Amino acid sequence: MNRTEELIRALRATGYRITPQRVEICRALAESKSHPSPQAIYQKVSEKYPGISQATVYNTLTVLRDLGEVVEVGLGQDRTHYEPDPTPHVNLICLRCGVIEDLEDQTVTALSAQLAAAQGLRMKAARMDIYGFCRKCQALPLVDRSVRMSEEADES
Amino acid sequence: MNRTEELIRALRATGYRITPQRVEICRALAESKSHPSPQAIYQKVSEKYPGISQATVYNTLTVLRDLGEVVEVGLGQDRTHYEPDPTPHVNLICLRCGVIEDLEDQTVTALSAQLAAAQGLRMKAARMDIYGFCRKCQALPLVDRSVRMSEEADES
DNA sequence: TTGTGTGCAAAGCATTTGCAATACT
DNA sequence: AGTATTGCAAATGCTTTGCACACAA
Repeated sequence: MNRTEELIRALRATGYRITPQRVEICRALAESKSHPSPQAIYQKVSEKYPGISQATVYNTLTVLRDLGEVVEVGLGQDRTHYEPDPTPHVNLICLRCGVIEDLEDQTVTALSAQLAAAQGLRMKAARMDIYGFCRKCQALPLVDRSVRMSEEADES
Repeated sequence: MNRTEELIRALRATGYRITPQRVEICRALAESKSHPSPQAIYQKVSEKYPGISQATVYNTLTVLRDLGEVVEVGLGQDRTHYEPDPTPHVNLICLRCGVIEDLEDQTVTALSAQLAAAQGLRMKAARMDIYGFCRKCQALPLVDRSVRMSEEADES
């Protein structure tokens, strides 16, 4: 079973109706390789389903978030993003240029499961965010305001 | 040296001017026990410094964020919040009721330092977020939409 | 003295909401 | 058939911006 079907199944299992819009939104999430914003999802879904409204996108994202299928994250800048992959992993985030590096790490996976269990939390997702300055940005003077955050480059 | 002074020092060290407004904002951050929103900071500072503008609060928070002294986080719902404490720690977040439980954990501290070093990232802060359903919310039917997120209860 | 920082008020936008029409189940 | 969901458009607020004045260095 692929991720798209998993998401749809999660909706059905909790009594939510399966509409073509929701299917497309789930597909867009499942196919995304990074951390799409609601706007990005809206654009992607619009291709296959023109006329969909932003409200529907927001609505579905909220539902999926409440179910714990996707996680809403603020990655240190600009807008809301959604993490479509609940697998525990590490984000290394540069506070200067905004570059995000994804990492898999077995220790994080094990540790999150262990901590959640210890507190009686039924874990749906986990992430570890490490903020700092990447190699490139360490070389720049801190007062230099000319360096600006890189723009959104998301999508599937 | 307390946290307030640390923040002020960080500003001075990078050539930013020390204004009474900024001092109060630093103090509000340092005294905060949780994850204050810009609005919460604004309100707190307003007590000691009536007439301060929101623009100033946002401006200073942005500066501190760019310096890596505070971290902007989206904890799964509502608005932007700032983490004034860069010490690596764990947030256990209930997707249902929004309750956030803070945890110290030595493994997380060590692991974050190790991963950052391995990638050449000069770490300023780190956190591990674990999302799931808390004991209380596990008992409730998932489709029950009557449960709403708890409201902001931040402050010093 | 110089240029950064502030306050004010308007602008910009992401997100939410109300309601009638639509379409899952 | 009954009700959740959709689309539309207006409303809501958070956040940003432009500009003239104030003040830290």
